[in-house]
Amino acid sequence: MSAHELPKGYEPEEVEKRWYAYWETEGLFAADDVSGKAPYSIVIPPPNVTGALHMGHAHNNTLQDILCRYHRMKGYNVLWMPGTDHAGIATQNVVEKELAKEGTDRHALGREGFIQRVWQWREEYGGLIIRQLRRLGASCDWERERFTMDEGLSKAVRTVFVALHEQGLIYRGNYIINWCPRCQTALSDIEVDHEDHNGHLYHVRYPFEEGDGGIIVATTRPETMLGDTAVAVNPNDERYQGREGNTVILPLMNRSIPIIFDEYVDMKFGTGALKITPAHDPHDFEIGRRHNLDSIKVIGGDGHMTEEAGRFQGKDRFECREEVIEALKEEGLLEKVEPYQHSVGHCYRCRNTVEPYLSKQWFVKVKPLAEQAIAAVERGDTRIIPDTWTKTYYEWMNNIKDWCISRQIWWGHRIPAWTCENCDELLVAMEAPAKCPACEGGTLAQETDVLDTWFSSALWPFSTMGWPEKTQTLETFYPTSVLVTGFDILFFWVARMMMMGLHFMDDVPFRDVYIHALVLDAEGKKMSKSKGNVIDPLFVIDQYGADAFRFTLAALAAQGRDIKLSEDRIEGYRHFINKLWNAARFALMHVSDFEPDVSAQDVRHFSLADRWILSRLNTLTETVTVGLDEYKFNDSANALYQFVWHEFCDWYLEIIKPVLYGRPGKTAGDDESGEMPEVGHYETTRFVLWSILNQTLRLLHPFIPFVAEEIWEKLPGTEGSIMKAEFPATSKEKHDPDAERIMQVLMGVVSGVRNIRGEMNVPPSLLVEVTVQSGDKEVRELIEQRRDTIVNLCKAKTLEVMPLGERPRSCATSVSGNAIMFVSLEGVIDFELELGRLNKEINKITKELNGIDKKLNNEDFLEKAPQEVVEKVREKGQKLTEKRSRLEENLEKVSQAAGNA
RNA sequence: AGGCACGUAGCUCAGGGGGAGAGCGCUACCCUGACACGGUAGAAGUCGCGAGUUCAAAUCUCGCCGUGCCUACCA
Repeated sequence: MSAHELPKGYEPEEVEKRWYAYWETEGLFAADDVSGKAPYSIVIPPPNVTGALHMGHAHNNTLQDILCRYHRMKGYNVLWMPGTDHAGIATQNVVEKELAKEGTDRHALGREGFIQRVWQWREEYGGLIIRQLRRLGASCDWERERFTMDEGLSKAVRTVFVALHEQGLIYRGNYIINWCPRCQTALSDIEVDHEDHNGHLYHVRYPFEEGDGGIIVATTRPETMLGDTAVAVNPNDERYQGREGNTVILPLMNRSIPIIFDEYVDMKFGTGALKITPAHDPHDFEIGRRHNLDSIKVIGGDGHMTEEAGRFQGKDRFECREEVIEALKEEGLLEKVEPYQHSVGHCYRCRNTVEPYLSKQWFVKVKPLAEQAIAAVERGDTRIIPDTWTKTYYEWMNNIKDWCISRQIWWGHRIPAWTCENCDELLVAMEAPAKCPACEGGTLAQETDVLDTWFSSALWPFSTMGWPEKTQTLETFYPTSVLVTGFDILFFWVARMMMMGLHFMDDVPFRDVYIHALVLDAEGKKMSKSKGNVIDPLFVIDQYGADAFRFTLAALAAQGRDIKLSEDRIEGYRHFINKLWNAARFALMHVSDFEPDVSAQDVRHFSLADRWILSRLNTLTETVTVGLDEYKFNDSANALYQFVWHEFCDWYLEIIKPVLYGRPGKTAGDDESGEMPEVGHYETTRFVLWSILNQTLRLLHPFIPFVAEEIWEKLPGTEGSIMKAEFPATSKEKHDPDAERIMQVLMGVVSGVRNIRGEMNVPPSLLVEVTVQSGDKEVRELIEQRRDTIVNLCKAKTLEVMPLGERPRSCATSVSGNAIMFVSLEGVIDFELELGRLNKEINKITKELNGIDKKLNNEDFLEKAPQEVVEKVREKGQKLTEKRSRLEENLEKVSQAAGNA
């Protein structure tokens, strides 16, 4: 195989491996900290180290890669910062599961040993997703890869923690938080997923301590009653007037608890009386504080009942619920049970039911940070795209609650706080203090909690660039140009990066936030292992190639709409890659010995087709560029598809074949002089073919880098990687409306004849006699000049061009513009068929004309519509009327002929 | 409960005040020297329903119906 030939079929696997290695070793992904070029930077949403590449990653990173490759070609100094997240709970869970398989657990290893084990796990498996991103073609600057637990990033975390603490924005305290009894840790509010659950509402009577009767309370979680410290009613509730301060007996516990009045209680809900469990419900906690109630913890961190639960001690919380219900029944205190649907919180990592739980935790006071983050978006410092998400962002930021950042797990950034065992002084510092500054002595015990994973993620845009040092990287690349992410982590991550970036860098972390859609299965359901509907990106890449996959994702990435992905779609786009490949193969057969010399081109030699395709290419360039600039990846991809397949392959290549292969009486390469060569000039055609392919490949590269590079290498006159080539620019001069208009006429004639052939069942091998009539001299000349092309494209034996006149015998007709095509079907014409065809066409036109007439008879329209619109409608009406009358003439003739036959 | 999307050809969707579009699928014919992962042609839609604004509505506004998602949750 010579330097300029392509094998018959495209083999992605080998090509992808070869080019990726080349790009990487040549350092083509590397960003420069110092550069004369304008910076363009993106930080990758760091995938969890535990993760394997899934569709979401593939989609997200494909879009980022397209942007990076596009901007590199545009001449930017591009930094795509890669890395992974330590994913506290998720990773700890994975390693714990591994330990369980070995019949041991983390407690057996101890904290140090366990952490060591997790690092070991990361060494072994943590690089998986990074390797998989390479298969996709991701052009990250791998030299700069970061990990949220790196030394540098850990230092950033401690710095931020200490600063926020000093500023009074981090505090510690006893509050009700969300607790996962399985993971044995606190969770923030957004780490809890709420799901509707069919439960029951239990009505329980709490007898008055004095006198008969009692108060009936309603609850969905009867087991918490063991920790009740009051019953609350609304002060305006007539049923309970004068009861304030009275006491009731808490059933099963035989404890006397007060009746309190609180506005919070809704008289109409349930029984209008509310049992108060300050240790196990956030609202009860608030009420408890208002009324100075005790908090009694009856459920422990492990989800089992504590000793405070009396005889229920040690029971699992759900088991206890059943037993409490039984016990209440026995005592005759269970008044009623009704079915009740309510939502139940689940741990976003392990799906277990989350427990509201009173404990001492660390919090970030986010209101002041959120205010800055809101203002920055309002000022337009950061743009959220599509705009609809801006509202969601504000909504959340405006209702933000303090962020619980402490986690009772081992894997993560340990909170830099120490308590003096001597005097109980709490110290927050970068490093362990030597001694207690308060009492000058004592042993200092470090806080055992670690930080929420999202705490370190929040710093990602600047921690990865070396903060808190003042690095050149930060100087050059912060703020980043765009963050590309899914909406599912808008709150977890985007919002928090905004807050931290503004607070510590004094500038937003990114200029644009592009929020893309979710990738769903073909039925529109979320892909999940349990549903068994996941499509594995690696499988797709193996099967169809990375380029086909990437192109599919880009083509389906319409803003604001989820992607329903199926293998069929990917296969369809693989066909596109194949089409491109073969078009290139064809082109290379003819330009392999071609030495492009742009300056030598003589405009006079450009044929109509040349001018047309160059003009179309210019429009394509415009569309692709605008699409990429506006994050409308699908617009760009679809325009490329349309151009390559239907304009370049279907028309241009077919038109120039005779020029390249030579025609009867003329040899390929014959120099046809003249102002307007009828088909094309050999050398000019080769040049145009070459330059269309050249430019199209550059437009395609961001989307399908591998195959574009492979063809680029074979294309003569290209030097070095396509990654270093310039992205094509548009120019107004290349727009050639004349050529496009004339081409329309030509295409109309060809399509008309082909239509007759197809519908009249003329075998493709049969050459037909074609007559074209037109009252327009210019049109006749145009057709005459390009007769070779027309003859070739519609498989004509002869082509006669003449003014309007006598209709040839035994033929089928078609009208396009002001040209009428007659296809002679002597002996083979099926009159019935032709009559049907003409009638169909006439009906269609009549329908359209009805609408147009209606408009033209409407005085308001003529008066109020813009002149050009009226003119356009009028013209169209004329054209259609003319066309219809031609067809009607033909219809008449055909019926006559049919009658005679 | 509130919010946000979406409802256009059999399927997946683009478009977004003046001519209903694409891809896949389907039908017919064709291995024509880049490609059968191909070519040519064709069939197919009251643009969810109802009102309003406008000379003109698939497109803008409102209401309704349906679907999906998000947020918040009163025991």
